[in-house]
Amino acid sequence: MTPFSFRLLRKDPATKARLGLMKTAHGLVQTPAFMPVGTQGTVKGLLPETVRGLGAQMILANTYHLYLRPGHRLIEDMGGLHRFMNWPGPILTDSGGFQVHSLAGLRKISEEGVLFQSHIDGSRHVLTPEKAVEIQESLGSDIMMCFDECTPYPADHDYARKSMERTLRWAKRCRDARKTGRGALFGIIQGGMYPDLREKSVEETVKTGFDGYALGGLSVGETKEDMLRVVEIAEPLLPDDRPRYVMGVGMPEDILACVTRGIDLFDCVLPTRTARNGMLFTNSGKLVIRHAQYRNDEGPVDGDCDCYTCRHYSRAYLRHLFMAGEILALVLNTIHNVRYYMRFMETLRAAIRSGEMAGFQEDFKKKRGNGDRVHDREPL
RNA sequence: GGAGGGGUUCCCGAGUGGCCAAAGGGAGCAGACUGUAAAUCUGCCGGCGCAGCCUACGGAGGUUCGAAUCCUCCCCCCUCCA
Repeated sequence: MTPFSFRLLRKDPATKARLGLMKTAHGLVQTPAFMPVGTQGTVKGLLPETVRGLGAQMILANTYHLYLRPGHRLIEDMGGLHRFMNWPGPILTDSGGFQVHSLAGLRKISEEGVLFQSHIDGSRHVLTPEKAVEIQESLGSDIMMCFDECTPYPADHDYARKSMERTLRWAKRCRDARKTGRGALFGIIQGGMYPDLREKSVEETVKTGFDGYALGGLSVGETKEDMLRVVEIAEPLLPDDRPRYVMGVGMPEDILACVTRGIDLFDCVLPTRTARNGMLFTNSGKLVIRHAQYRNDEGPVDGDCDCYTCRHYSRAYLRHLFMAGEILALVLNTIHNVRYYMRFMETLRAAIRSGEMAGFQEDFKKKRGNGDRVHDREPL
């Protein structure tokens, strides 16, 4: 009854990269795909039609934040999140599991759920698996995420195991809590950096049965090596016919590395947040627009880029706007970065379609120095 | 002409005998950012041969063991009176 399906269209002959098509209640998503993050019901700084125009197929919104403000009931009364925010396309909602991690100082975990103290006004709220599903259904989410605990890093084996097992129990509760059947539901695999825990988490989560599977608890401070190791452990155990989503990843090279390891879906605040902080992605690495060297640079941010910002504005002007604290700087930077990511994903899909993923990977490595197993904090 | 206030490191501005290369802003220069408590956060911000030295608080001189801080003269700015 869920208007959700995933079709695997093609597998790359040389790598594990997959080309797929996801069908949701609000439209199609070609995978591998990257979702810009719109936590509070907006991709910060951009009009929805701009987001769409940049090539975004699906965006991510957040259960915890929208529950606190303005409240999921209000959004439901206003016709659901799609209508409320004027985004007609697919929306995936994160469950609040990440806030268990990012707001660690403001919450308390129990078997029942998580007691949060609002970062907005200090009021207390309990998020349970059932509540998280209820909120997401009420928002009208196309893909809901199970309520989990994004395991901190580092975590010892004992903690990671307990956390993972609890997430497993919560996953079952989430599955059983669905009422409308309109949104798809993805399970989330945890287990820290421990192979045995990750394996168990995948097996049990798959056994529970979801429309798609996500790897959580990554890009929380671990090394790239650890991150990819976890992907390599989990991926072979995941069913071929369901989308695989690595949550919170990441830098373009991380996405590439995950795609060649069989991952279909990504989200990350990096393109939008760093844009607002003055960092721009380019084919030759990162560009910090406030740097003095761009003071009178007439060139575009990235000569290879087809975005509105690169077609119309010089680095000098963008630097000026940023240094002057102008809102337009944030908008233009965000347009560029989101377009950079979207085009990157388009290129990846094209490479898989034509069976040239391996070659693409090589070119990317050459261009970046070492595109795959990069060190931490490598420039792009 | 008279009375008062003031001149501090790129800018604003605190400091009124030693704890002062001098608070705090700003500007500037870098770094970070990975299921967004983020248009945020962090660092640097006189020079050098750098556990020390040199140059610096309008200028010149003086008092003092020691002066951005006290005294004298000079220059400049502001306010009020004539």
